[in-house]
This record gives sequence, structure tokens and C-alpha cells, in this order.
Amino acid sequence: MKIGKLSALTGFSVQAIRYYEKEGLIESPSRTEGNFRLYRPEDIKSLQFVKHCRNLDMTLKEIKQMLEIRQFSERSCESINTMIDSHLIAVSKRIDELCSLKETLSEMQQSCHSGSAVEACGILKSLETKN
Amino acid sequence: MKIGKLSALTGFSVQAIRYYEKEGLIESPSRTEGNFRLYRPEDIKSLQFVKHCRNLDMTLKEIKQMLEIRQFSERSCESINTMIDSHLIAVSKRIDELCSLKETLSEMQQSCHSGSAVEACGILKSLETKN
DNA sequence: ATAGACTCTATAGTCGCTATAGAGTCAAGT
DNA sequence: ACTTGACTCTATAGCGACTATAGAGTCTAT
Repeated sequence: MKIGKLSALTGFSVQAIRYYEKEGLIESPSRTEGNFRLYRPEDIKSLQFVKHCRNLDMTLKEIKQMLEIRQFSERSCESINTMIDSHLIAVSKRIDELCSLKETLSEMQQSCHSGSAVEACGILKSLETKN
Repeated sequence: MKIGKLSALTGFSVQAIRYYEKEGLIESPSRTEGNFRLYRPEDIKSLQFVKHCRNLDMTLKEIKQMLEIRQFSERSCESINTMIDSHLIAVSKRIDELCSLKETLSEMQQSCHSGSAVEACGILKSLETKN
């Protein structure tokens, strides 16, 4: 199949697929006589692996590492475990940050009674001073 | 004062301050004979406003809008309210996303018993199939 | 023969900066 | 007067994960 179909089947844009190839996340496929990329059905699975990792907010670098580890099936998967662990920590940290952000925004929202002039706007006031 | 001092006082890097100037978030300051940027004490406040907004994860575009709205003090602050509202919604949405992510990652973590071979790794298995 | 749907490569843009190169400015010390 | 070192200047490239565009070529259907 050509890249357009693979794109439709995986949900990645055509350019994204080419980008993954360039970055070494997926193999360079064979080409037709006219130089079009020609994919095999297995390539759908490769991209789905990438998709699942992206859904977990992993960077392309992390994904590439995972793929490399997967190659050496005799090795222990401890390194994968470690990666997931640190990823989990990062996600948790980001959640905490966003939660306190949310709180601040909510408070600000309550300090502004829509319709008042900018001069009296509680939101602007709170942005001008330390919070 | 020169840019280095402003940087130290506000916590922004020198390059970041120059970048904000280029993007129109802060005014272009006057210059010394030797072409060095010369800031007034008020400029600290301008940057602190920007800092508070950045702490709320606002984009530079949003901040610029806020600053423009603030100029016209006779206008209602309804537009600011709207901005904060939609920002709050975006933050909440991101929190939800990250929370379900966290859950998935935790589950994956439990499916992998460190020490096992890659072939049997529960994490890799779950990444290969739909989850 | 041609239209249009697709593909190719290469390049620029996004955001919010950081890092670097290469040059100039300025104050203090010798 | 001269040098050192700390600072500043502009301009440019890089990050990450793509998207968008230009300009050219390929393939299929009519």
C-alpha cells in the first residue's frame, strides 16, 4: 500500500509518517518504480506501536529507545520499566502543577465580576501584584 | 538599569527579555550612547505582569491580548474574563487527559515484573495491542 | 491527451525560548 | 595608556514534533 492509505489506516498524517521514517522510528519501506513508498501490512502494526506510545505522551526519543530494547529480546525489560517509572513521575508532577494552576485561575475568575471596567478588574489586579 | 540587572531582578534570562521586546510584549527601552538598553524601574513591573501570566501557563499571544485590553481602561473586562474562562477549560481538559494517562501507566507498571525477558514484558505487550 | 488525485523532496514555519558566534562597550586595575 | 574581564549588541541556529507550502513528478480514469 502507498503512504496515503497507511495514513488513513493509522491516523497519522502523511508528513508525520515520513518524519518518523527520517527519525528512524520506522524502517524505510521499499519503493515502486515511480519512487513511491510501498508499505506492507506489518507496517500498520509498527505505526500502531508508535501511536500507543504517543498516546502515553512519550517523546520520539523514548519511543526509539523502546523499539531498540525490543530488538534484543534476550535482554531484561528492566530498562523499559525504569522508563515507564520516570515517565509516570513526570506526568504526576505535571498534573500537580496544572492542578494548582487551575485553583489560581478559579480564584481569579471569582475576583472578576464581568461588566466592570478594566480599572476595577480583579483579574488584572491579581496579575499586577504577587500572588 | 541595563538588561543584566533587569534580568536578575525579574528572573527572566537576558535573551528572554530581548525576545519579549521583539514580540511586542514590552516596550522598546531607550538606549545608552553605546547602544545598551536602558530600563526604568517601571519596567520591572511590566515584566512581573508577564511573569505572573506565564506562571498561569498563558501563551505570549494571550498575554499580549491582555496587555492590549488593559490599555483601554474604559472598556469592560469581559474579554479578559472570557480568556481566563477558556484558559481554565483548557487546563482542566489537560488535567483529565494526564490523569487517565497516569492510570494507564500505573496499570502497565504492574503488568511488568522487572527481571523478566523482553519477550514476556507486559508493558511491551500492552503497547503492541490496542488499549 | 488530459484532468485530478496522489506522491516526491526540500524548505520554512510553529512556540518560547536557549545557545552560539563575532563584534562592540565600558569600568577597573596596572 | 593599555589590558583584562564583565557585560552588551545583533544575527543565526537549534529544540520537539510536527504542519504547511512550493514545485515537480506519477499514476489512473475518462
